[in-house]
Amino acid sequence: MAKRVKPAVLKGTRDYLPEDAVRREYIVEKLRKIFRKYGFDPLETPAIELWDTLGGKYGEDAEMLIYRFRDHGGRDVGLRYDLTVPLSRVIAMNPDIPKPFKRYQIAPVWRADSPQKGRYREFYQCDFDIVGTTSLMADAEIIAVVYESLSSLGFKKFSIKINSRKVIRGLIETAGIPIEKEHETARIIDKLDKIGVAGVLKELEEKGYAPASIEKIEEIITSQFNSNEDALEFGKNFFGESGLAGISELEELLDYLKILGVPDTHILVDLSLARGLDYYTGPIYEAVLKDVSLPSVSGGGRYDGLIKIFSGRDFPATGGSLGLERIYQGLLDLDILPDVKTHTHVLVTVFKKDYLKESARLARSLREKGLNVDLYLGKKNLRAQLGYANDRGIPFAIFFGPDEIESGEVTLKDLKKESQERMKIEEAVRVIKEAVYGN
RNA sequence: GGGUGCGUAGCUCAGCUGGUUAGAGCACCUGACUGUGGAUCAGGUGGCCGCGGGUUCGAGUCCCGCCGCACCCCCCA
Repeated sequence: MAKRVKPAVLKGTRDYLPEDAVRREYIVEKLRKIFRKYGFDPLETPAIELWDTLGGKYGEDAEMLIYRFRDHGGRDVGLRYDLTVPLSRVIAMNPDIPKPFKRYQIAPVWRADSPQKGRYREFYQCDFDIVGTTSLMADAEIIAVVYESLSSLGFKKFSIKINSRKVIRGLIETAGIPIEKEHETARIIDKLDKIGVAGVLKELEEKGYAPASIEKIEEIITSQFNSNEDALEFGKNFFGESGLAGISELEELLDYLKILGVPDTHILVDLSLARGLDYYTGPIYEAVLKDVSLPSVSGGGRYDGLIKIFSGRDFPATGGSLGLERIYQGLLDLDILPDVKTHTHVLVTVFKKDYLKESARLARSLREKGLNVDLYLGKKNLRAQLGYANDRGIPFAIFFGPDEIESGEVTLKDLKKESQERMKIEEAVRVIKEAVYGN
């Protein structure tokens, strides 16, 4: 006798039961459509990579979160931490692929950090990147994809914060802060929304920043901007040379975003936005939803130096990623998830045990006509069969008893409208299709 | 790594100031109901009360430790 095993999943991972999985698929299908609409094609890569591929790309903090182990042959390997580094490896291994190269990849990644709301050890990234061009129009397209994705899923209030790594560089140069403190400085300033001006200044003091540096930073975080243009204007008078390069990048980017139809209301120039990963070099962005308590649902930016590590050749690149779980959670919290629980269109009921074959023939013919059909396989009466359809959220049920068989018709019941009607099979198919696919 | 909270049936939970054989709803199984919605009725399966120790005549209940989970900080999708 086998000992009973306590059923459990690893911390930070979860099962998605059909009700959830159906809605996750709904989100993924929407995103896929948009990626394709912008000219991206799919790419698939292994979940496991050699350690040499993963190591040394993300920065010290992030690298500690990579799942790393030895395989049965003693090879040093790890689970992918994101989809950007594997893409970079693919480009290096296939340098002749036509460029600019646009690809999307919707796949799980793994991070060994501590889970909480909207944060898992295994989660799906919906990643889209453009390799082989320095054009800022590419960055603009990435952001346009983010905007269109969130909008089409039904989010109304969100903002896409944009900045450039060059602006961050300019900030620390202007404030006379050593370059190795670039990340730390950006991170502290980034907390402005949470801890306020006083909080930021206090933390800078505690970390031992020079008074002159703190003064410079105070100048930027106390400035109120009424528009993105204001922010850029401020930047022009504030930053040194490399900061100015970043400012002009942002100007060009804003211009392109207008052309691509991304409304200014959803774009926020945030001169303190930093982003954690080491590989970013130019414009960076992060998208946050309003009215919900969730971390950012999307992030990305330009990483012109990353592919060179693998190939020795320069390949400029930019891209972004949407977090499936966080998008799902956001839709859930805002209560704007579509009301679907199943892909099944119709339940073919079984009038009586003797009628199973008749119902099965009907199910087959409905399936051939393109419907998703569940033939009732239990042994309960009609009442219970309707209860089953109801529980599963199947929108239609068909009755196929002696009366219908005799007249060559079916009785179609609309579970939502609570109405039913006798009709020809073809008519039933038409009614169901109209209801589930729209006009 | 730091902080807060919670662990009782498959799920959601009740169990008052420690006191008999451990409770409900849902789910599941059996039966009744033979053309219509989350049913009703009758019965049933199912619990090392997270684990270990302590206090006590007596612990699901009080104390300590451990483990697990959720959330927050940090960081991130």
